[in-house]
Amino acid sequence: MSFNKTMQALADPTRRRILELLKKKDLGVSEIAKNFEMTLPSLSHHLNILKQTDLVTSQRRGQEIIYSLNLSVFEELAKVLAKFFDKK
Amino acid sequence: MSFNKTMQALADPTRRRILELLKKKDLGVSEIAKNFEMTLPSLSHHLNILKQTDLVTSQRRGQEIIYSLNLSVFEELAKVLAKFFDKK
DNA sequence: GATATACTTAGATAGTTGACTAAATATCTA
DNA sequence: TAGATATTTAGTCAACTATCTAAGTATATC
Repeated sequence: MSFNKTMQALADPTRRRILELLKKKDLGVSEIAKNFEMTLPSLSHHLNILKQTDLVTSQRRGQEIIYSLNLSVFEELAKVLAKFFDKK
Repeated sequence: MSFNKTMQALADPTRRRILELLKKKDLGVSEIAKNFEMTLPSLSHHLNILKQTDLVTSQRRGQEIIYSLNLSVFEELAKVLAKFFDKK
């Protein structure tokens, strides 16, 4: 997924908050939802965007779908940003 | 200016490209414009957003208005992002 | 298999964004 | 001060985004 899409994904505060939650531990959608005043479909939409940009991964565990941070993409992103923010 | 606004400012490829240009050296609007296929008002709009988030500063020099990167905000931002991207 | 639970997909809508044209402002120069 | 140059402001519009409700899919349990 492109750097641009990733930046756009990160530009939304809801999505950043989801990532911060997942930083602590993997969570099912309903558990994530408890932290937001938003319908499940809306949340699902954000999760989908995060998934499209590989910032998170998901896997089914019984009835639940567990979301996890994808740390490798974070590392990749950190590199690109470091380069971008380099001094003149 | 808020972290959120700054992220939104950075989410646009045109604006990121402007910043990359300014990384090399300060530039007037017309000089910046040479790098884009976009009307001046559209470009001015992007410059305004970058200015609102303090990512750039501007100063008049005769008829021209010279834009510069604001490195201090970049450093600030780098810190916040580093923290955000920290491992679990 | 019917029902409950967990989540996603589809479709509609309001708000935001980025582009344009036209008009305004500021500075320089003759 | 009139005209040229550089840029911004204002207003409009199409495209995109985030939200919602309603309906659909997948798994578990009775």
